Amino acid sequence: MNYTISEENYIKAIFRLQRAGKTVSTNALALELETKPASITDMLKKLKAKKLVLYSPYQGCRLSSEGSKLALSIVRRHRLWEYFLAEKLQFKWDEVHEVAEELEHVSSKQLIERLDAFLGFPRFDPHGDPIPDSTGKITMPELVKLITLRPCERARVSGLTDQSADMLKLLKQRKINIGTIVTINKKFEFDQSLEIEIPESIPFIISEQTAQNILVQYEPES
Amino acid sequence: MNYTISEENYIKAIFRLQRAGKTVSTNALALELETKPASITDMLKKLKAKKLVLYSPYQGCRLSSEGSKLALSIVRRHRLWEYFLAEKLQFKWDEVHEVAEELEHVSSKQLIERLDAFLGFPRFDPHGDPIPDSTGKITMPELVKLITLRPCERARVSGLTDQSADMLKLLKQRKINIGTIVTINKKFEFDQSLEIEIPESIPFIISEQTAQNILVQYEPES
DNA sequence: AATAATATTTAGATTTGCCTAAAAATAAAA
DNA sequence: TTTTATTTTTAGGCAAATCTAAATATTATT
Ligand SMILES: [Mn+2]
Ligand SMILES: [Mn+2]
Ligand SMILES: [Mn+2]
Ligand SMILES: [Mn+2]
Repeated sequence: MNYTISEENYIKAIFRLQRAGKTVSTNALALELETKPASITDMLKKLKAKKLVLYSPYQGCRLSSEGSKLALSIVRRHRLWEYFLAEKLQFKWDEVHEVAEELEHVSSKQLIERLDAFLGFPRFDPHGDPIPDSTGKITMPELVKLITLRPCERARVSGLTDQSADMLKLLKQRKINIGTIVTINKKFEFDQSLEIEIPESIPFIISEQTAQNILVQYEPES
Repeated sequence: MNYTISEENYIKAIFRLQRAGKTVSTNALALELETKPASITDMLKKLKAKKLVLYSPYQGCRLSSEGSKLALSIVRRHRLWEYFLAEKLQFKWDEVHEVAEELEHVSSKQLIERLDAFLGFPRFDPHGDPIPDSTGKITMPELVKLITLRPCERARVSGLTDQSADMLKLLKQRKINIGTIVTINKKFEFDQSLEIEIPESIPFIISEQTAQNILVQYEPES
C-alpha cells in the first residue's frame, strides 16, 4: 500500500515513456531516470514482485492496472502541488516542477483531497497539463469541447466536431480559426451561452451549439 | 548542506530531548526514535563526522551550533506546515502533526519563505508552540509580554513583571488573574494601547504600560 | 573496593538502491 | 546465415540505515 520515493519515481517514469500500450525498454528508462541499465533491471524485478509492472526479461516493461492507478495518483499530487506553488505562493511556471518533485511523495490521501478542495478543484497545472481527479480520471486535453471550459480559462482552437458549411461560415465571420486563442469571459447558465474574447477584438457571445462544436486545447497563462 | 530524512529526524529528536545544555543519552534517543541503541551509536558517529553533534563514546551527545541551526530550521518547517494544514486545509489540531512529519523534509528554502509569507508570518503553530523565524530566532512562549501579541491572538495570563500593589489593584478591578484567557481585539498604534476581551465581560482597553507588565503564554484556538 | 546491574559500543548481518565489469541475449549488418 | 553491434541481464560490491548478539564501560549496591 505504501511505496518508496524510488519506486514512485520509477512508476512515474514508465508512465511518461509508455505510449499506446507499447512496451518501455530498459535503456530508455535508464536514460529517463539518469541511472544505469543494471539498476533498472534490479528495480523492475522488485516492481514486478509487487505487481506494479508487467515485465519479462529482454521484453521491456509496462504498467499493470495497479501500476497505472499509482502513476495517476502521483501525477495528481505533482500537478496539484505545481498549481498551489504557482497560484498561492507566486512561483513562476518554470520554478514549480523541482519543488513539486519532492512534495509529490508526501502520501497522505487526506492532504491531497483537502488541497484539491482548497485550490478549487483546478483541472490544469501551470504548464497546461490536466490534473487527474481523485478517482484517477484524466481529461486528455487534445479533445476538449469549448463548452466545458470555465470563466477565465484560455484555450487554443484545434478542431471541429461538425464541419458543415454553415458552421464554417459562422466561424469565419467571428474570425475564429484553428490556432486562435480564446478566453472565456462569462458563462450564462440559462442557455449555456458563452461570452468569449479573441485577440484584437471586443468580447462577443457564442451559443451553446457553437461551443459544443469547437474543440480546443487548454492553454496556460503566459 | 543537504541532509537525509533520517539525519533530520535524529537532529530533531536530540533538539527535543536536550534541555539546558545537558547531554542526551543514547538510550533516551533510542526510546524517542523507536529504534535500538546500537543504531543510535552508528548514527551519532556519522553526525559527529558531519559536525552536527558533539559526541564522545559513553558521554552522550548534544547539538553543535550548526546542529542547532539545522534543528531550528526543521522545527520551523514542521510548524509552518502544521499552521498551513490547520488554517488553510481545515485539519483538526490533532491531525496535523503526522502529515507535517513528512512535509518538513521538503527542503526548498524558497518554498518555506514563501509559505511563511502566504500564511502571514504566523508565530505559533496550532498547538501554541512558537515558530522560529527565517534566521532561527524563536520566541519562547513562557515569557511573552501581552504587548507583543497581535489582533485575534489568544493567550493565558501567566505572570507579571512588576508586582506592585497598584498593578495588582488595577488587574483585580479588570478581573484579570493568572490563568485568565485574553483575546486581543485591536491594537492602537498611536499609543500602543490594546482593546482586549476576557470571558464573560465586554471588551475594554488597557494601556501600553499595563500590557508591558503582563506576561502571557500563547493559547491555540480550541 | 568488589560485585552486580545498567548503559553503551562493537561485530557481524540484512535490506534497499545504486554501481562496474563481464556474460548472455537480441537485433542489425555483411 | 554468419558475424558484428547493441541491449539487457547477471555477478559481485558499496554505502546508508537498520537489526541481534556479544563485548565492554559506567554506575550503583553491597
Ligand atoms: Mn512538473
Ligand atoms: Mn506540470
Ligand atoms: Mn508537530
Ligand atoms: Mn506542533
